[in-house]
Amino acid sequence: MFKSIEKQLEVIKRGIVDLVREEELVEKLRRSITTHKPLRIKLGLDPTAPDIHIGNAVPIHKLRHFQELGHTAILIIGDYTALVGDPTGVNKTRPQLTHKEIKENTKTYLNQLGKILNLEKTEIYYNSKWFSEMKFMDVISLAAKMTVARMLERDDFTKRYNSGVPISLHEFIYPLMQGYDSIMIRSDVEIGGTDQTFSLLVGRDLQRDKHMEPQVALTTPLLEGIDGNKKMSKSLGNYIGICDEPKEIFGKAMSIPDNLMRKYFELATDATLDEIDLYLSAHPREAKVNLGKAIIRRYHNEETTERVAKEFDRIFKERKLPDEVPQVTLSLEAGREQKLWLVKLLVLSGFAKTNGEARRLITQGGVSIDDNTLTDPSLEVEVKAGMLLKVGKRRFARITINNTS
RNA sequence: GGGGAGGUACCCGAGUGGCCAAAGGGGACAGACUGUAAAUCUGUUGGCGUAGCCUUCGGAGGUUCGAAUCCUCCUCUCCCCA
Repeated sequence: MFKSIEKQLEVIKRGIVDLVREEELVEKLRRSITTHKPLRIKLGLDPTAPDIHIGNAVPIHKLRHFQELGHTAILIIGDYTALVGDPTGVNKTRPQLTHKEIKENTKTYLNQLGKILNLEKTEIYYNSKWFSEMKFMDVISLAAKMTVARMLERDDFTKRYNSGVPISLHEFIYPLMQGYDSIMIRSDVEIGGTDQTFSLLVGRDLQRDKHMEPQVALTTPLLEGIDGNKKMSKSLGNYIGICDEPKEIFGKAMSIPDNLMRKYFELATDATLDEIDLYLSAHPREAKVNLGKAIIRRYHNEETTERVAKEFDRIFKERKLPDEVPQVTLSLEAGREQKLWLVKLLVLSGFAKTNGEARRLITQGGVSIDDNTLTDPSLEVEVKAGMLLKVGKRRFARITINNTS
């Protein structure tokens, strides 16, 4: 029922950074084959940002690989750890979430996870199940397993400490909690981004302490955001969400820096390494088109994928209009001469938040109506149904009018 | 418990009585060039129908013709000593 160790390793090791330790994994695989028992593969999720993007989807896809190999995928919804807030990779204390927020986030999360995992075959645990029942004494004994020196070894803490950014005591508890999860669900392997390395290793220590066989720590690379600079994250707005509109995904993919293409191919698409080499040997723009398609293909069907790519060409290569221009409906008094201050028009149609912003866009030549660029911020325009408003290079709206009497 | 240093716009950070809607950088937005890439150049970046006015510099009071800047109290953070 299981594939050979070699075949499994090939899948498992695709696109990862580290495996601690590989020998132990081989041993676990061997045992699972002879005993016909699947391995228990753990992935912890922090229900803080309810939108999954192709960056934090990387470890989820890795979990899926294990699932496809016949192992047991286990999701830990960190509803209790979210009360702490993962200190990893951030240079400040995360806000603690309320129960209500966590509940809502979790719901959205599970919906999205279904796009990647087979949830019917996935064990899902909420870690509040065990943490909410702990006594203070239990917390103390857990905390006793960790030393301050060891905590401070962590890069992010060291940096914060040295630069005088506050570290709250409870943040030290986070990795311990994550490790404790591993004990509770008896994980054989835990998957996490490289920023999770420390926590994954703590899990090993805690399991050993309980005389369990330590889990294997598997780390996946962190994906840079579409700005090509910082780690992809929702709060930085540099992400491609797996629930984004396909055309959004494509557009965002087209705007990533060239040197990131290989990484995106490897981590965010199902393309084989050979296919990737082939794609990348073409002109960078062609390569990127294929990248955009490949990302969409993971979450949408082929027809959608092709349609989106064609539409993109029409807009940006041939400089024509998209198939569907968003409609903006304005309410105007019927029967009057329908003139509207251009600045107001931009605000009303949602292209600018304030009059000042609208003025700026106009002055800088970013606004056109029916292909005529308008640069006078004091201009009154006659509003006609069906006229085309364009702001910047990529924002369009077709005006419709709703007459009020 | 004692001593010291701080909190400035989306972020970092200068400014220590009027020339301050507040330097500089980053980011973001717009324009040029392009492949919605990178690099580069230009402009904008509190609000207001904008040569003017209104509200901002942790919070609340106060001094002053005038306060981000001086004083008092409060609050949050960092560092050192114990």
